[in-house]
Amino acid sequence: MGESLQIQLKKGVLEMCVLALLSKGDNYAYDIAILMAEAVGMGEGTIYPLMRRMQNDGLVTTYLQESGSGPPRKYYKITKSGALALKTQVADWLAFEGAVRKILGDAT
Amino acid sequence: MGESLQIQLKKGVLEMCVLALLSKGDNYAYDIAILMAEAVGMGEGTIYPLMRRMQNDGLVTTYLQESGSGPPRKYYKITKSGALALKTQVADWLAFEGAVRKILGDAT
DNA sequence: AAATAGTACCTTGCACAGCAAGGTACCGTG
DNA sequence: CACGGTACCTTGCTGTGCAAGGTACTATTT
Repeated sequence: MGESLQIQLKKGVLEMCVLALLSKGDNYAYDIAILMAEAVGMGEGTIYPLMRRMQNDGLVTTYLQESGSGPPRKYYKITKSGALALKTQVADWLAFEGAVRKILGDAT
Repeated sequence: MGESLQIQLKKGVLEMCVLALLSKGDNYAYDIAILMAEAVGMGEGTIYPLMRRMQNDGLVTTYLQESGSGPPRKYYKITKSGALALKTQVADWLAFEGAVRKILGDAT
């Protein structure tokens, strides 16, 4: 993937992606980070501040669970407020994506 | 449009959009700002630093032209390097968009 | 002629989020 | 018992969009 574009363009979409992942089932930060790294090149250092922010905003709750292979995992569970936020964000994303496509036009 | 999402998610895509606009014809910052404000909600304060950056990076060149209705306009013209950058950025954008869509899945 | 509104340029200070790099600690395997 | 993998986390940096403000030219209104 590209560099300067990707670095910037990812910003802000990550929360939506994490919410989408969590809407399919609880998960812990380290695993989310791996999934997101594959998909959109997110760095691990990004996930922990993001998850805390989301928790502070009431979008997710957490619970600990033993893993048997390393330290206990802190699982994140999406809240109703989080699910609602996801809905809004997806709508916004689609609108934005559409606007960009319109601008790009035949450059696509 | 949404708030916290939009604010962040715009980042980095603006350059690509401006390049795409310029690839259809020279234009000046104020008009670009208006177009981009309509399309993706970009503020005017964003365009001038962006255009300077792009000029410094050799993506665009400028020339002045009288307008008859206000101060002279500084037109921006996309360079070959700019056109190339646009191509790369569009490819990156499409890849990113696809990755996001995959993550969103049925949430769409 | 003076005030207003629109065009068009630009700058400054701020806030925020991703990143790289580093650090801690637990576990199983060699 | 050292090593590599898992899993947590923090710190400092950088870049970029934004809001707010500022300048100056032109045309319109009063």
